[in-house]
Amino acid sequence: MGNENFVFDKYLISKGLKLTKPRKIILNTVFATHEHFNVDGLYDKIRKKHKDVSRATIYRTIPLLIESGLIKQSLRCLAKDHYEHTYGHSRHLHLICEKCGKIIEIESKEAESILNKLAKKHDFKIREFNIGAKGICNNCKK
Amino acid sequence: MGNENFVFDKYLISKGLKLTKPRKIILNTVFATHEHFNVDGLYDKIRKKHKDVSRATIYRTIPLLIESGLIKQSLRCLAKDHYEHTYGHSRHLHLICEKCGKIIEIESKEAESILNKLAKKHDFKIREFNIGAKGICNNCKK
DNA sequence: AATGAGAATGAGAATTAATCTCAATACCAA
DNA sequence: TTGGTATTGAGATTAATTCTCATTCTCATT
Repeated sequence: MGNENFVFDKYLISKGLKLTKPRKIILNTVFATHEHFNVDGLYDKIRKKHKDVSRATIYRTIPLLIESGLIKQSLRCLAKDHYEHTYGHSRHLHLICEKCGKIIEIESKEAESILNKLAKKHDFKIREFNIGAKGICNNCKK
Repeated sequence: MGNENFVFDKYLISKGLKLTKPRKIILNTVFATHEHFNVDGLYDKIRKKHKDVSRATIYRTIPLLIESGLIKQSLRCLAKDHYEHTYGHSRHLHLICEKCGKIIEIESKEAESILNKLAKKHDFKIREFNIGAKGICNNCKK
């Protein structure tokens, strides 16, 4: 396990908030794998072990995780908000298969550097990148 | 006015569908300006002139406009699906201000060509690009 | 002009992700 | 232990989008 706990705790303390049991469970489940996630999937995963964490708390915790810099919003998929790790992950792009839902992550900072350059020209302060494409993956093409 | 009508009609006919009055109104309102739009705004705009076009029909027509290649889904903004013209527009990126909602469009094919290259490597067929960033525009920074 | 079959419509109900409310509980410093 | 916050779960609420269905349109064919 990385030290997401430390990062998160530090952030919470700085805001006068507390690293409670439900928040710990959510945090650890989010970082149990490196995959993208949405609230529904996360909820199911959590409920297998912990019957006492509610959807509401998950929804309330996600903005805190984002604020603390641990995760960020990713491209929407199947009408649901998606999230991905930022902590411990280098920047990447996504190819999202609209058939099977697979998300291909590709390490590349090129596109971001283009956007950074353009943002500078327009005096625009970027908070979050959205770079990717949707289509059909090689498996689903057959 | 461009010949979106022709393009749309051709598409509809190819599918055994008809270019009806509501569809014509929706099409023409969408292409009355070059701006991005969402269903709510489009509905208001249409209803100023035509009291007899329902939200349902707008929601039903948008997929047809997308299928026909006239528009595409754009980055979501303020929890609403957004759309943009593709017909008669060269490819561009977006900088979306999270404060005032302004959308800065920037002509650039660079980022797309990067994604195209990567997609090719992964044998992935791109249907739609999502390239942009969210943050704060120069006006709102003050 | 009349007809008939399928497409299209408006209105409102239904769905669903996300947010909010509120009473009850947990946390922690004193 | 106490008191003051922060936090929680449950369920109600909101709001965008989709669906249902009875009615209306469209248009090729009479």
